[in-house]
Parts: sequence; C-alpha cells; structure tokens
Amino acid sequence: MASLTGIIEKHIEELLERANEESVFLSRKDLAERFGCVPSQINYVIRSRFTPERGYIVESQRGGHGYIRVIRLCMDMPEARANHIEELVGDSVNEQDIRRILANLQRRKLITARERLLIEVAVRFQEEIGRDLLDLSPYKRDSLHAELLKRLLRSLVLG
Amino acid sequence: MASLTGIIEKHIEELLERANEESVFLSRKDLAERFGCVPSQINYVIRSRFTPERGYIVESQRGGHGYIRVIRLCMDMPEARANHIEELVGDSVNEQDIRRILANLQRRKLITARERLLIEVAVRFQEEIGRDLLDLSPYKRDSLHAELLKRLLRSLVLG
DNA sequence: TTATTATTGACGAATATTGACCTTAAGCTT
DNA sequence: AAGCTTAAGGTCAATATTCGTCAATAATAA
Repeated sequence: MASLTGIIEKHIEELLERANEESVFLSRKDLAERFGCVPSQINYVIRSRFTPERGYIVESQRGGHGYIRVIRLCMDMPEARANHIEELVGDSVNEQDIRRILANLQRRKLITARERLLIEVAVRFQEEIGRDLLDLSPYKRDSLHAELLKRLLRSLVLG
Repeated sequence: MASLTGIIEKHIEELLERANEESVFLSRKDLAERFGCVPSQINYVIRSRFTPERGYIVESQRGGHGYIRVIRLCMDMPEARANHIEELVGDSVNEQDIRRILANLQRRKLITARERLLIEVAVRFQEEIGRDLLDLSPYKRDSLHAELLKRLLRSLVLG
C-alpha cells in the first residue's frame, strides 16, 4: 500500500494520534503541496477514507482562512466488538430482532437511550419506505435493515 | 481559526456569556475600532454568524444612540425546538444542508457528536439506496432526506 | 477483460475583507 | 414645527483566498 491516497490517509491519522485531540484542521492547499499532488486528491482521500461509516465527521470551509476539519469519534473501542456486531446482526434481521439487539446494547451501556431511539426511528422509516413506497419483498426489507443496522453500529464502535 | 471574523464572533459570544443575559447591545463603530477593521465587517460577522439558524435574532437602530442588539434564543421548550426543526429542514434538503444543520445543532448542544454521526450514516445509506438501487430522482431523494431527518430530530428533540 | 479505485485538472462556489455610497434617528437652531 | 447637522448603522460590489465537483484518464484488482 504505497499509494498516494494511503500515504496521505496515514498522515492524517497520525496527526490525529499525535495531537491526541478529537480533531485536526487541515489546509487542503498545504497538504497537496506537501505530497506533490493536486488539491482535489485531498478531497478523494477524505471522501473515501474519512467517512461517517468509519467513525469520522468532516467539516470544511472555503474562502479566506478556509480549512478541512477531520473529527474522529470513539477512539478506544475494542475490535472484538466490531466482529461481534457482524455476528449479531447477520445478513437479515427483522424489527423484533433489532429491538432486542438494541435493548441489549443499551443495557450494556454501549449506546445511550437517545442513540437507540435514533436507530429505531431510522430503521422504521426505512421499513415504511420499503413497504409502502417501493413495494419491496419482506426478505429484501430485512436485508436492508441488516445492512443499515450494521453501518450504524459500526460507525459508533469502530474508530 | 485566526480569522478576523472568527475573533469578533468569539468576542460577541463571550459578551453574551459574561453578561449572562439574553442579549447584548453593541456599537458597530466601537467594535470596528477595537478590532481595527471597517465597520461593515461587523455586519458581515452578524450576518454570517448570528443567524436564526444558529439560534440568534438581531435588532438594530441607526442614527444617534444607534446600536446592534444580539439576542440569544433559548429554546428550552420542546415545542419551540420542534417548530424550529420543521422550519430548518423544510420539505427538501440536500446533503450539504444536512451537514450544516447537524453542525449547528451540535454547536448548540442539542445533539451529541455520536448522534450526529448516526444521523449522517442513516442519511447516507438512504441516499445510496435511493440512488443506486432504486434510481430515484435527486428531488425525490432530497424529499426523503427531509422526511427522515425530521423524524430523527423530532425523536430526539421532543424528549 | 472487466470492474473498481486512484490521479489529474478545468471550472465553479463559498467565505472573508474592504471601501464607497446610502439611509435613519436624535438633537439643535431658527 | 421645520430644517439642518451630526452620528449612527446598512447595502452592495470588487477582490482575494480557499475548498468542492465532475469528468476524463490511468492504474490496479478480480
């Protein structure tokens, strides 16, 4: 993995580590100069590597004093939990399973009541759309549930 | 964040804090002198930072004894917050607007970073499904985003 | 070979700063 | 009371500085 993208990705991760902060402010122009690439390469790295699904939030501002800010959440979650989630959820879950899983996670204090609420609302909305608007089969809907649930939980649990 | 605008913004926020009042009266001329800038810079700070979207309203008066008054809205009633959400989101929002709204809500401590992350992931998933799997039009997708976002935020904010 | 991922560059959009010119209100002066 | 003066604040356009998007192309993986 000696791709430019990989190198820049590592660099940003290192900045996050080294600063021991929750976030870093980057200058797109400076980064591009430093790594001898076009500025839009930085956008590519951000878009492909520092996604919400991987536990990052990115803010940016154009114009004078512009910046790209990368925020990293959940810095210290054991990897074991990630695998656990895959197992737990599998490829298909119905809403009852989901509620059971969420109740469990909340009881173990891995998610808050509000986070659980968000996840339930998101899943229910998806169910509603899939059923009423798109006429998807029950199996298809449960597959989508599984995928959504995994993404949501991974974003919280992985760093 | 060493921009003039940022510095002035912080100063005004601090005045609000320190006064522990709901509002502060500013003198545009004095502020401009203090920070060594043209008076219209103050207008820019007000227009771009102390917006209703961020929970402020501003009154002003010209002429002798003129002033700029910055009022911080406190939205402690669930009712008020809910209405605010409706307005903010409307019937259609693109992902860029969503990110702005979420950043503002987090700044105002109405949601946490993790909650923001969950919402971003849910919206992105919906976008992905709508685009790649269901081939929905951009407008339809933005409508669905608005509906999803409103439901998610209402679930949090009504509590 | 085909599909995915990475790289590049042209063009566009947003933000910050400044200054010239406009509008409004209060207090005098007549 | 009307008009003038002075002291605010408002608007708008020009400019500079960043970042973002999109599509074409190249490289790599399946």
